[in-house]
Amino acid sequence: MTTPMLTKNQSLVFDILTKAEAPLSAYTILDKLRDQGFRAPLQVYRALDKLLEYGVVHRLESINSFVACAHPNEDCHSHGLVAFAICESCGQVIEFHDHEVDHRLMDWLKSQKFKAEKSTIEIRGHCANCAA
Amino acid sequence: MTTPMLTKNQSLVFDILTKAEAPLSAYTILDKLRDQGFRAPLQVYRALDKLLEYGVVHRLESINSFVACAHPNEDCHSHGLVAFAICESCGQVIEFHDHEVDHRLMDWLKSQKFKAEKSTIEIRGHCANCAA
DNA sequence: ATCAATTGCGTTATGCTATAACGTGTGCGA
DNA sequence: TCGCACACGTTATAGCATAACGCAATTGAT
Repeated sequence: MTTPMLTKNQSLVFDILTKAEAPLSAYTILDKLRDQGFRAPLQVYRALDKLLEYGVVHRLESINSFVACAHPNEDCHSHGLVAFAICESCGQVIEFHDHEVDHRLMDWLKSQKFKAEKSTIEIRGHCANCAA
Repeated sequence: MTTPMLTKNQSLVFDILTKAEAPLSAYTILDKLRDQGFRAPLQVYRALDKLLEYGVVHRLESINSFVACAHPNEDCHSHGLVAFAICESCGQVIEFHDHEVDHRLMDWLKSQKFKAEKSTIEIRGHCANCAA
């Protein structure tokens, strides 16, 4: 999907996420944007919806937070299979793609005649820096 | 992990989940247990915490719901890598384990020196029956 | 036997996450 | 110029989850 010109609100949200070192919740984003005139959650959620649709932002289901896509130019989000390693100490997220895993999962789904639409692969634990 | 004797509340919650045809949210469970004396969300969440700890219930992060483990005797939950295919039409969930996927993910994590603790693999889409 | 620690339980209150429903303004093609 | 699509703003509400208090029962060491 080609990403259209972002609107003002979308740009503000996207910039915050791009600069962040860790995933942010919608309400954290809201707080960071109060100075730019944001007042209500919907302003954030509406921008996030579009950014998710464009594939430039990912939602981390297991922690109700959002991150900017780490590989926005690779078109990997188009096939949907993205995985995340989330450090529970420092909050850092490593985004990765593994075609082997993809194929294996897709094969299984196919064998079940299950039609996949969205996938979530999230591993929580501790990154190399934070591991005891 | 061996599952200790369940308390009254834990049993009530577990029974509801076992009988359910689809995952249930904590508040749905609460409503179903009002007749048995449940009054507050915490009664449900506390029971769920224990059932999750014992590995007899899974949490579906992407839909904020809970299901009874489909393979409680296989000890598969001990290695943590469980995947779910969730039908967005009928709500049915297929739980499965794929060692190939497991190993592949584990290898990647190892290469990053990332220490995994909890994993989430959830595919949303449409099951064979519901696919258009 | 008794005391302390642990665990489960109940209740109230609160906080965090997400969306419904309404109305406004703007741009653009028929 | 009319109608439509879309972004936006606001208020209110729904849905998910936990904090903090206190009580009762159990256990196990002294």
